[in-house]
Amino acid sequence: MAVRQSSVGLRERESESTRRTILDATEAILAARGEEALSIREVCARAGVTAPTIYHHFGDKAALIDRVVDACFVEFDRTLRARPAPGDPVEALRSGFDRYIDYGLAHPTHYRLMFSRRRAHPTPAALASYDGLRRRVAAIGAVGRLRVPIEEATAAFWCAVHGVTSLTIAGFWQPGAPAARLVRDAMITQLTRPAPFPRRSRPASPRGSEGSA
Amino acid sequence: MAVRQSSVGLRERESESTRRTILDATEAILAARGEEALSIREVCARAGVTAPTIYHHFGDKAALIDRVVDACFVEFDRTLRARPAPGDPVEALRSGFDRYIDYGLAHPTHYRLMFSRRRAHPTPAALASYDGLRRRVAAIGAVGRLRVPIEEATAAFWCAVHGVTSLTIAGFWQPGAPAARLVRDAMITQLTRPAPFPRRSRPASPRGSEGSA
DNA sequence: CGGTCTTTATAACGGCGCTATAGGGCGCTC
DNA sequence: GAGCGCCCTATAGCGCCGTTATAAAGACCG
Repeated sequence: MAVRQSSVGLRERESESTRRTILDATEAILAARGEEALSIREVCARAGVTAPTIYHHFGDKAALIDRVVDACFVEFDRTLRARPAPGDPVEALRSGFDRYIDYGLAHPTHYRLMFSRRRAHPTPAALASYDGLRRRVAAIGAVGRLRVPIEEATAAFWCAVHGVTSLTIAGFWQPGAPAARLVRDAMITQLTRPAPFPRRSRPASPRGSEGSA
Repeated sequence: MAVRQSSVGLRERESESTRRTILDATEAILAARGEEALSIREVCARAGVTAPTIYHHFGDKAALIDRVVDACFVEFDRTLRARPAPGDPVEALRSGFDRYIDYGLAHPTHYRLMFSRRRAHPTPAALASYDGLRRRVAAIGAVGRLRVPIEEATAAFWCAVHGVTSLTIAGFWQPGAPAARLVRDAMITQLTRPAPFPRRSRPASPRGSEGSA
């Protein structure tokens, strides 16, 4: 792979740097002034390039936003994985709920772009992020504490946390409203079983919780 | 009030008709081609008026959309009230959940406009619609079957149904996915109590469920 | 019947996403 | 090391957008 190191030449490196500059400018404008204020012309001014450069590297405005959203998903995933989960997988899911909301409130414009646009096919970054949630749910199933099939539980949990996040972002109530805790604990309670008595040595019950696909 | 009937003259009636024509054209374009395809020029063409007419009557494009959204909330509210609820208030809430999703899937563009835009103050139409949901929840509290304060239960239930609706609209899974039923029943189970045994004559328990404010 | 004021049309401004065209400079080949 | 080819970027402009200054037309009041 690294046979011809010089093949990553000056021009290619400069191209990559230009792409990064454009992406950074786009992300900054989105975070500061929202999606509606984002114009290619302003990205040009902030990044110090002209329009054809952007169109050469990204195709069109929607594709440029898609690349920003990809980066958001990566960052989102990283945020959710940060602070390794507590030992109890149910508690890990519960704290994931809170961190999910925190991310949405910290990056409302990005969150809306990530989840409110209809897309024909989810991007790989979005799938990876969804897979992170599914793994948390699967960890609960692995110790025999999931009441419903993994896929259904994952989707249901995601619905709940997305509902709280997007309505809070839309400004219908203040962050930290009691409804958030209510929804979180309702889903946890309904989707999972309490931990078995500690005198049982094997944490996983012999009857698994995964349904037949 | 109707002292001077002639004060509603020809001009006023024509103005009202013009407003209706413009609103209908806007709604039709939104439903058919989505928010991004909505342009004032196309509304003009479809409604048979010119731009200054629209700006005279509505102010700007955002205000025009606001008026359409107001009408959507009225229609939304009417849809949820249709088919009078079953006797059991818990079952009424459950069927309200399904009808809410049905409306969102039938009018995805309108639904997004109603609930995904950040607004400083909710419109009266939106408040009236929210109040309809709160009354359904309050009816459960009135028979002593609500586990949490009315306001919190209303907000939590709304979060849940909005989460299911908006993610389904965004295309993350098919309508009717099992997650919807799961979320619905989880919220119902956690927010409400089962009906008391029928041999007790008084349906409402003496200890009310409403919290303090 | 004349004046006023609401309502509408004409035409244009500035900004948008996007691109046809062309030129400059790096990298490859000999 | 010289020349060429191609990737990348800039100039300038197209068609569309939301919005509005100006002014004409006509319903209402006296």
